Amino acid sequence: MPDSEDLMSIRQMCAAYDVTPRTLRFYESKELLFPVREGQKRLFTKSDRARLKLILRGKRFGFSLEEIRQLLELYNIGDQQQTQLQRTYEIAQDRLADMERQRAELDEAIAELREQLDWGAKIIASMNQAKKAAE
Amino acid sequence: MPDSEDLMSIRQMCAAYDVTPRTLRFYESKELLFPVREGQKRLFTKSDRARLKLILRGKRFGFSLEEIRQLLELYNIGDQQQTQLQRTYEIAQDRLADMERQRAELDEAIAELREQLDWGAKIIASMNQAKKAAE
DNA sequence: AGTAAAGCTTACGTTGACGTAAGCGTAACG
DNA sequence: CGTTACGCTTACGTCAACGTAAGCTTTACT
Repeated sequence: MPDSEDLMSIRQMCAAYDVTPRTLRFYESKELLFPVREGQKRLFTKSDRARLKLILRGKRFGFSLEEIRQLLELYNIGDQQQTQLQRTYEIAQDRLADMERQRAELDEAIAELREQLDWGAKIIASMNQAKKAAE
Repeated sequence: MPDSEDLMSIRQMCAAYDVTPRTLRFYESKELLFPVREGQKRLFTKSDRARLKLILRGKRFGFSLEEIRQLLELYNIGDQQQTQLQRTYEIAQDRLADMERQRAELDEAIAELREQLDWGAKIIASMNQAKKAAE
């Protein structure tokens, strides 16, 4: 089975990934997706869907579309020249380092927020105590 | 020692935290910072500096300034009424859950990126092999 | 044949987070 | 006393990431 079954219309994509048509066209214009055409109409391949998942995840981390586009090149390594590939490899390493720094900070922030919440919980409890005593 | 020594000019702030004056004024206008005034001039307190650190960290996680403003209320709990406090507490809990979800995703993404990098390293190595053999 | 649904292109609008320029005050330096 | 440095306000500009509206096709009913 080739990719005959493998193609999705823009509406199907929108339903499947909870995005608007505009968003998909916009991503194509920015060369993040490469749907094939049947006449005028876009048809999205399995590969487009894989890329879209990565795009949406990247966005949740606050990466810009341009950064995501560079990351996506990693998944396209097959047809690159070596120097290009080397460059992409370096970008990805930097990004990985960024993500690990971000993870460390996130851990710290979570810990602090937890403390703060414990403190807040105590205060709320003591206010309830006071209220009860006043009745 | 009161806060006599505790105050910084806008330039000092910029140097210390690597932001522009515009940014600090903007944060004030959005009620994220509350510098005192000496005549016209802004003077930033220790409390402003603590807030600024939190703002900058929040930004690295992709939080919007408005979200950050709400989080900062947590650090101001002292003078709130209980219902307000309860509300803030809930917001913080949601935010904590968000952050933990984000951390889980980040872990996943890091793992995948690592795999991808290993793969890329192998390819680069084999290309070097081929190049060597061709000489 | 009529019309509703899905798709397309072109192009202007919007929001957040500042950048940047204009014009003014004042304080210190040479 | 001129000018350089720092600071202020007001206000228009910008960039990313789409939203939204207009106007035109093609396909699918009924």
